[in-house]
Amino acid sequence: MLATREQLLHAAERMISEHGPGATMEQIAAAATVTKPILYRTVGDRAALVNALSEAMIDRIAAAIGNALTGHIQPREQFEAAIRGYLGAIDADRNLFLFVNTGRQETNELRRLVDRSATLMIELFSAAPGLQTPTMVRTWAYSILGAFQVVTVMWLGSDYSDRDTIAADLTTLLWPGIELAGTAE
Amino acid sequence: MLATREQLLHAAERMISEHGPGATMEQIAAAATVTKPILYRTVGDRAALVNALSEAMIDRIAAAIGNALTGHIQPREQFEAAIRGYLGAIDADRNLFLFVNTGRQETNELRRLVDRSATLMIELFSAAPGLQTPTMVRTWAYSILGAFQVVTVMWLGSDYSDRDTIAADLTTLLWPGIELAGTAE
DNA sequence: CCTTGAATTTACCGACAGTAACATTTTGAC
DNA sequence: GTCAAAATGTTACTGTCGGTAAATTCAAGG
Repeated sequence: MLATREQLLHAAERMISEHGPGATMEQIAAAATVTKPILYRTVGDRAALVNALSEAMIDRIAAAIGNALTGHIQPREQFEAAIRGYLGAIDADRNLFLFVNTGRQETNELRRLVDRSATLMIELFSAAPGLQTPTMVRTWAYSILGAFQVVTVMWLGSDYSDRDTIAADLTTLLWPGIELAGTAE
Repeated sequence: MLATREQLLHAAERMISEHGPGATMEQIAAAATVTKPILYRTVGDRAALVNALSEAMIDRIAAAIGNALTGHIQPREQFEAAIRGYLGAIDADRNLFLFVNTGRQETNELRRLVDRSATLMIELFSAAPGLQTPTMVRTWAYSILGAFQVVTVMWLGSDYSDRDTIAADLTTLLWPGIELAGTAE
């Protein structure tokens, strides 16, 4: 049946989209017209699947952010546009986001992924001048990721506000601090 | 054997502290010298246990924050002290924090707890003037909770920075935005 | 001492992650 | 072309754990 890893991951994603984040490994295998041991041999256990889909989603989000940046010159507008891009990318597949968020037991894996995302963000920010110490940069990157993450979870739950407003409100909260660091001395 | 709910929760906490967040229901019951059905009848299923311990932890954190506030007059210092209180409360039982963070499947329960914590935070902030729209206040509260949460997870993982520095860095990031909102017109 | 009802434990079920053992196809050497 | 062997796939199983039904012990009243 010639099932490549990519195809399996794609099928898993489809299955999760349709049947929610509680999809079992058997269902996921079936969605790729494949049996369980093949799924296990090709992508690994459930944790590996969660990781693979997490990384795929991170890449997608990074791409969406990069996309959203075009056409904005003011850094503050870029920041706000990046948030819109982030929210948009997640909105495109809510169940995948939930799967990635609830389907993790091993906290170390979570940390790895947060660090991976943080690296992206640090690179994005390092264009700007003068974020002081390395640990501070890390703390800021973690903070921003955490802020996005929880706001997104709550937003997916009740749509209590619209995407543009959320992006604007997050910018109003976070940008002043970031800007100050850039202009300091 | 006269096992009250409080005793069971307390025993569960002990067990989780010792054996990590992966403790099974059977282990938890045994830690209270009780059998599983009693645990289930008294506190409910695993989700209920996670919730109960979550709420206990939220209360404890709230108390620690309240405690940390005494003696500070400047709002910015209060904010920073609150963060130190938050981190201290979690540091006091890392495994419980991990249990509460990884042991949840139902996203709606997470949302309930976030909203509960956000309410506390909104009350804390509403002493200050002029946070504009209600949805903005929610977004800000969620953001701050999320920032704390992820920073804490990363901190527990590697102690990449010390508590006071993290509190200071978080304040440097978040306070300018908060302050601006308070002084705006 | 017997009965009845509550509290408790034992023993079980179902679901699901993960895998071992078995079957089938493909490959390549002679 | 044939046969060994490696790779690929399938069936059928195990173990764990959350959750619960059924059996059992215990306490109180008659």
